[in-house]
Amino acid sequence: MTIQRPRGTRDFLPEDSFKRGVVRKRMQDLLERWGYQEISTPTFEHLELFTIKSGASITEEIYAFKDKGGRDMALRPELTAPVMRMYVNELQTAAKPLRLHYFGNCFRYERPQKGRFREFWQLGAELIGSDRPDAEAEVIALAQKLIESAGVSGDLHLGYLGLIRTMMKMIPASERPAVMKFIDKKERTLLAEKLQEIGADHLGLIELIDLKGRQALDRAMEMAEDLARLSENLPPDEVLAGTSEAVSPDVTGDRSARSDRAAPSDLDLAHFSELVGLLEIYGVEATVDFEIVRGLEYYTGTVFEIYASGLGAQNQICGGGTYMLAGLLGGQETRSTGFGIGFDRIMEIVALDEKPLAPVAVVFVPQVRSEAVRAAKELRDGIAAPVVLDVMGRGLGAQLKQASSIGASFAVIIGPKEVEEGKFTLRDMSTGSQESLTLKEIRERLGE
RNA sequence: GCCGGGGUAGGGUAGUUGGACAUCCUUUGGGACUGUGGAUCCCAUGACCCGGGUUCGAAUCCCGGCUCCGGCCCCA
Repeated sequence: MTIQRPRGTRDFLPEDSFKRGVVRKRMQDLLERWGYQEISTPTFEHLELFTIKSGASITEEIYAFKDKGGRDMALRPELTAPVMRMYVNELQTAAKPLRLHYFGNCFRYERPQKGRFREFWQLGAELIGSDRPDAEAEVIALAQKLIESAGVSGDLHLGYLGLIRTMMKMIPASERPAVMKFIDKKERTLLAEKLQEIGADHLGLIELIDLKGRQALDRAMEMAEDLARLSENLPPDEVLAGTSEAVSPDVTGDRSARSDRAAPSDLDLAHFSELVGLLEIYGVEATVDFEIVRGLEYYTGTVFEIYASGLGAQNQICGGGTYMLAGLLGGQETRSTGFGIGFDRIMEIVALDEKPLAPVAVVFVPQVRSEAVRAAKELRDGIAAPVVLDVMGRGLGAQLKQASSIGASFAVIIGPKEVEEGKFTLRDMSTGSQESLTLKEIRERLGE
């Protein structure tokens, strides 16, 4: 038995690695052009970083371990928390806004399936310091452009948590988890029954999450006004009751820090409306969709997700929104907008026609090995294509055969005759035609 | 954690009413062919996922595990 790779991990063969590199480069070039600078954070962090952000229960899905000093560590399961940790540690006094991007492997202890692995790669960006519609529009447009740059067409859904959050405050805390679950699972019938049962069917929750598209915004604004009137009638304590415990009843205590982190005016849809308008100017098509709930925990208002077809059950390729995390991590509170792209899922559906440069083979007879090595060295300095040299002690014929099988574009043939003349034989591997040229001429011929 | 379907050389496969050195193609290395590749031929390397059980005998039947694929749960 040979040693197998760990479950849920993958090996990337040269062809795979090449494709991944091309797509990664395209995306990172675009990020740079939008002014987002690359950063990197450690592969492992203190476990606490992730439990602060997401609750103790996520330890179940984390590669967590104790190091030799007895510290609780974790292989990073995502990159937003590490990036914000870095921000709090090192960048709080940097000029705002900060535009950052990252690419890195993440780890989750989950059952592998299509588009889901235990080691996977995330590419993302964070715009730190603003939650204005301007910032949100930029980030969302950027996310969509990145996906397009990979040749993938994504379906962008844009949501706003303010309305749902307000409605949730108007129903008894004990009922919130069930209601949230039904929304998340798209269980309309059960949701309707539940709302009726608790006398909350007048809030318009179902109508809200069913709103989709451009006209959704206008209707949502009307609903917001109705809600504003309703909430005025509630005692302040009731309105202020946090939503966070309600969302994750299985976690006790450790989430209290996140109560009432909603945007100042949850019902102010003008902000959201402005964002929708800006996105139109960016030329980004978005479907307004109030059904996106995406962790009410630290997202403050705007949230978005991008889906792609051809991926089976795991069809979400990007998720993001505006959040407040710096405070949780011990820094001064700052609003940020960001997203993460599931790089592996992109790779599953990307269609690439780009191919690696065909190599040039230096083919020689044993007596002139030194000259061949020198020639290869010079060619490597002068041309872009890979230059390869026989290391198997093969004869000339076998070397050409090898050159052919690796798809070489040209062979530079070197023997005593060539060395004497100071000219090598350049053979076009596709046509078989040959010319006698100096090394300099060969370099020029094969170009940069 | 749950449900279903799979695991035979590096890749693709044949063989499952239990029976002798496990089939074929491809790949890889060598040779025919040490100054000219793609063809052909020859040789070589290379596998029954792991562990138990049943049996005179297991790739084949049974059990457990591992793992891959699809789905559920979850998805920060």
